[in-house]
Order: sequence, then structure tokens, then C-alpha cells
Amino acid sequence: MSSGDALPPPPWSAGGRRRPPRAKPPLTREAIVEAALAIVDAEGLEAATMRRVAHALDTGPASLYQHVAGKDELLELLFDRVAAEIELPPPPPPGGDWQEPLKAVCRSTRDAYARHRDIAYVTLGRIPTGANALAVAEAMLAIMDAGGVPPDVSTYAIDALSLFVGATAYEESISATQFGGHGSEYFETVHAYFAALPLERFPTLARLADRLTRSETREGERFEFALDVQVCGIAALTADASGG
Amino acid sequence: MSSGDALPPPPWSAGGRRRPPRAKPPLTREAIVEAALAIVDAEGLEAATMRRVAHALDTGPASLYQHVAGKDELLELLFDRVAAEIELPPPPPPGGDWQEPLKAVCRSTRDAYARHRDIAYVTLGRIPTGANALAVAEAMLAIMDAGGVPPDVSTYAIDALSLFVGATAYEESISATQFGGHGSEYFETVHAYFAALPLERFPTLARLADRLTRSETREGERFEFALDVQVCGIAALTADASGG
DNA sequence: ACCTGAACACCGTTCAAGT
DNA sequence: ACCTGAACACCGTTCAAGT
Repeated sequence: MSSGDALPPPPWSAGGRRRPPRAKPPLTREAIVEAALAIVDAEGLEAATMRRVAHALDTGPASLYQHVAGKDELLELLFDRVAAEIELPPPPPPGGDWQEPLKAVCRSTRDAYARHRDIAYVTLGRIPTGANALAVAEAMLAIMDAGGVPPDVSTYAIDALSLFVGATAYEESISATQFGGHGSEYFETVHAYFAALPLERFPTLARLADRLTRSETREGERFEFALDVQVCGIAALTADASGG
Repeated sequence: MSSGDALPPPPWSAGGRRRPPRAKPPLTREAIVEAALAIVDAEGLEAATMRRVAHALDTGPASLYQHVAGKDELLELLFDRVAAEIELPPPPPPGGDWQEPLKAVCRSTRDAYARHRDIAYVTLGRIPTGANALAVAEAMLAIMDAGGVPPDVSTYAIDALSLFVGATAYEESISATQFGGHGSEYFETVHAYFAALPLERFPTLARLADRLTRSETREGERFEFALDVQVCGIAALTADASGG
């Protein structure tokens, strides 16, 4: 800073044109997305209405439409904002193991979703086009490619895996809100219901009721199991494709 | 028809106590569910609002609340109505093959969902409690049980499979509406987008762009692939559990 | 007991009018 | 160019009043 710069006016000066006490930050896409995410984090996705987001930014809903095409685009941007949080590994060396790195990406995807309530809902039925979501897809494909999974398999596998992680995270967020803080009340109801099922019509269900309802509560285990299922399946089909 | 039956009154007769031209059928849960399903079939799930359903039954929305606790219960009933359409195999003999029968149930579940637009959305994040949905779960568990899949695995597997089928069917219904009737327009856009990706940042994605976008269009194949992944994975973990 | 008109507290989106 | 008040055409749900 050169000494020739003019000093700023002292804060107690009331002269000149006065600014409002808290200058309203300019409306930008980023500010809108950030405000929406804050609402999602605090109250969940369905609270993030155009009106609520606008209100948080001290405007009316109509103002958002200058920066965002509509609610759907806002959700798309929200998704890509969360995708930015997913930890990705460096590009893998050729011939390396692909199963563990692939699982790692799935886990950090789940973690990123879990940090933002039921945000995973927006991933369902959407083809990712944002830069961050594409980076995740690139990472997964690169891992499989380097590990020798043939493109025929990997291009399907990435769809299956993304669907799996998104859907699981969404289900988990749902049951997280249903179990509420204490946890056992809703669980007890479900368990009692399954245990009371007529044995003639639902013999297997009734016999496995204990294990079924217990599995609902141990989400981490459930995710790891299903992740194993996915990756084992991909591996089996890779062996098929290579061997046959 | 016996000859003693009275002739119906001629349509031009104005005598007797006249009924309104089309007697309003009494409001029942079944009638409400059926009306809702008709709207779903014609216009999709989001058109099936309480108001629209009521209108189809010639009443106001308030009248529905005598028979249905609210929108959520209506969706639950709608789901169970569709679950009734899923074809289930007879109880399996012990020691039989479980993989093919299990796949068959998944396929007919998908088919039932596909018959009703985006109905699969209501399966997401919901623990099934209706009689028909429970019958599907019972069938799947019975198949795995008879085939020697240990309960540890099958109780998780049923969650993973239900999630997979529901989420896949929902995604397929979404892209069915996005592809519209003609099909290629949206596909072309997506393909062009993927092909134009910067090579330095998305090398694998760009290289596999052709295959990736082609896979989006061949839904049947994609479903069969993912179903294979699931079942292979379950089999691999079953072998683990038995062998280790 | 069953139904319902009207109202309440919301939505997403548009558009003419403002600066 | 950017913003916005007001309006439009909807939601799910409630409740007092009707039969």
C-alpha cells in the first residue's frame, strides 16, 4: 500500500453518503446455493423452498430467478456443492487394486451426503452434469480402469454404485429423522409389528423378525454389507468377462 | 337371464323417484386408492394430489380425510395396491436354486412398478407394512432360506435388493419421461456434453463417453447387469459365510 | 356417522413496474 | 441490468357447520 493512499473515513464520521448498517451482500448463484444449503442442514431439504431461501437472503422469491432458472436448477447446484466435499484419491497407478479405493470413494460420498440431512434425495433420478459430480465419476472410472475392470462392466457399474450410494444415503436420512433423537420408540413399533405377523402367511418373515428389525438400526453395518455385495458382484462379472 | 325378470324402465321414462343420472359410488378407501392410481397412470405421481383425487371422485379434498389419515397414508396404500400386482412363485422346496427365482421376483417387481409410471418413488425411504408388500418380502426371504443363504446375509440382502429395484425403477421412470416419445433429443444433448468434456480433467470419462451415454438408453440391459451384480455379490458373501 | 365449504398457511413461477 | 411487489394457480390439512 503506497503512502499516497487516502485514509478511510473514520467510523464515527456521519458525513458523506452513509451506507446501511449491514450492507446486503449482492445476490449471486453462490450466495443462493449457500443459503439453501444452510436451510437444508438446519431443517432438511423440503424446508429449502424458493421463498425460504429468498427470505434468508432478505429478498423475495422473484429475485432468485435472475440467477437461477428455477427450483430444479437450484437443486442441481446444491448437489454439485455437496459433491465438492467428497474426498477423492489421486489418479491410480495402472494395475493397482481397484476394490478398496472404489469402496473408499463410495464411503466418502456417503459421508458427504450424511453431513447434509436428506440431500441425497436430489441425486435420485438425476444425471450428474456439475463439475464436482463429474470429478467423482471420473475418479471411480479411473480406479476401475487402472484396475483392469473392462469398460463394458465399469460403465454399468458406476451407474449401479451411484444409485446404490444415493438411495442408501437417502433411506438412512429418512430413518434418522424417524428414529428421532431417542431411537427406540419407532423401532419398537416396527419390531412388535413384525413379531405379531400371522405365521401361516409369513413364516420366514416372522422367524427372522428379530434379525430384520435389528438390521434397521445398525446402519453402518448395513451399508458395508451392501457395498460388499456391489463390489463382489462387479468383481465376479469382471472375472467372467476376462475369463469367458 | 330368466324370462321372469322385470324389464328395465325405458330411458325416456320420467316416472318413479328419479335417481341422479350417475349414482355417486360411496367413498371408500379402495375407491380412493383406485382413483389415485388412475391419476398416477395417466399423469404421474405428482398429479395425484388430494385435491385431484377428490375431484375425480366428485368431492372436495376434505372428504378424503374420513377414510385416509393423510397424503402419506394414501401413498402407502397406493404402494400396497401396486405390490399386489407382483407375481410371486410358490413356496420353494428346500435345497433348491435360489438365484434365478430371486431374480424373477425382482423382475416382476420392476415390471409392476413400470406399469404405473413413477410409482416406484413411493417405495423409497419407506418400510413396507402392507400385506402385499410383506408377501413379496416373505417370498424373497423364503427363496433365499430354502436355497441355503444364511439369515445374516438374507436379512441384509432383502434390504439391498428392494432398494435397488425401487431406485432403479424410479430412475427409469424419470428418464422415460425425459426421453419423451422420440427418445434421441435428450440423449443427443447428454452425449454431446460428455464428448465435449476437457480431456485433462476427465480423461476416463471422455474416453468412455460413447459407452456411457449408450448405456443410458438400454435400460433392460442395465437392469439385468445390476441385478447380476446384486445376486453375484450375495452369492459370494454366502460362500464366505459358509466357507469361513 | 358421514360429509363438506371455506379457510389457513403454505408452494413455484410470472410479469409488469420500478430503480 | 438488476431487482421486486403483487398476483396466479396451485398445495395439504383443519374445522365448524351441515345432513
